[in-house]
Amino acid sequence: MRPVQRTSVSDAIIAQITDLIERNVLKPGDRLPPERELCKRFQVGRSSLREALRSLSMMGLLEGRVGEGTFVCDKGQYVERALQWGFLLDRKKLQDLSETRMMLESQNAYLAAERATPADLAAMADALAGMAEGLADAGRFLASDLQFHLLIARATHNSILYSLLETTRNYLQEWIKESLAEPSLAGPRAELSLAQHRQILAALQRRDA
Amino acid sequence: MRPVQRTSVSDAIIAQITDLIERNVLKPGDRLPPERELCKRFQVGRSSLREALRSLSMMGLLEGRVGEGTFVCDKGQYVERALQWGFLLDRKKLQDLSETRMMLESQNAYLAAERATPADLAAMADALAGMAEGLADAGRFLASDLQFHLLIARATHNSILYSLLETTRNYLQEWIKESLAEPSLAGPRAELSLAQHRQILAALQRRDA
DNA sequence: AATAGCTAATGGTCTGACCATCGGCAAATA
DNA sequence: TATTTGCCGATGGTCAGACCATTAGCTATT
Repeated sequence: MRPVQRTSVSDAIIAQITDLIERNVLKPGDRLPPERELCKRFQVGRSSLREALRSLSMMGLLEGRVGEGTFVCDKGQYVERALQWGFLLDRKKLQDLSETRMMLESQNAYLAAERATPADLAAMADALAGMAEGLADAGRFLASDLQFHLLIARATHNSILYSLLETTRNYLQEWIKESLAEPSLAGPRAELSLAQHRQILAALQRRDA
Repeated sequence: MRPVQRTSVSDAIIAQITDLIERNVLKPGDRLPPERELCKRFQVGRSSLREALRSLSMMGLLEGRVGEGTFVCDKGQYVERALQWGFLLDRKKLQDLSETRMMLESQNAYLAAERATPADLAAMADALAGMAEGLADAGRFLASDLQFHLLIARATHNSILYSLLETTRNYLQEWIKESLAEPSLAGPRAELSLAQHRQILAALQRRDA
């Protein structure tokens, strides 16, 4: 004898809907039938149905808009959304996160050197220009800085690596901002940073991994 | 004028409970008050409360047991749980995932070489012994193989890196199993794999990153 | 001392109702 | 005719109450 499988109604609904999204039967942007009709189709109560929809919304799969309906979220940013939640409770481990980020960035740069398209490189050059123009404007400087790193990740053409870096970056951005905002070092550090970024771009351009 | 902030009841409850868990007021294993009492405390209906609890359960933070109560999950596996959901919908991108895994493993090995404790190395040796004994038993071989790689990740003493590798490994395990299970290559490949793993362990032991 | 049966507590589910919001339509207005 | 205003239905969000299945712990029987 084996322990009998106890399945929850909400879980079954979640499984069905995720499956539909996975198989692309429900495409991003699509609108689901109204809750009351889903109840009839699934033959469940609205409570159970809503618990399922709520969980899926929480994970970034669905989005409910009052008076309009429930929609499948458009971007494939499930990984980011999920990671966001995962990191939320590991917030204390900034050290680990910082280390992970550094690892991701160096490896991303390695892959980007091999795969970056001219368009990728041009976008990076634009971001560098933004950094140069923002030498006196910390906010703009940091925004262009972030964009530059994200462009490197995008140039790997590996969506998972990009998602991972984007999420870790987002969580560390506050810390980075504080670190660079120290007034005594802001000017020199920003220029040094810009010079280093230029070296990185130059290396990418000559495919030096 | 700015868009007015519209906050959902469930979201507010989720925020409060996550905050309690974050601040360690609710410790893993703790039991929450009964739902009906939480309703009174939060001054909300049971539907909204349950939608919140359900979402938190789906993310691996809580666990509801009929007749007993709702408990805070004990393991800090939030990242894994979240990633699991994230990858569920990117299943198609096996190539990207495989690449990410390879990157993680090589970098993990680098860090492990610098940080592995004698206990870590001993555990790896045990796993290698298991692989050797399982040369004729594909199942056992693969289990020990997986354990070896996870031990390397654990030896980095970076919980995030470990979580990332564990999740990607789990998702690729099926593929790895098929790849190694080809009968014509099973024997030689397994022995080759074992030899390579021994080299890795040797390198780790002499701290050769 | 061990077992069987009972009871209360609890999460899981269903139903019906009401509210706030949104889109669209029609009537009123300039 | 073009624009605005007001209304109405649809829809997600919330609430309250009820019932069910399961669990733990107690009690009485054997």
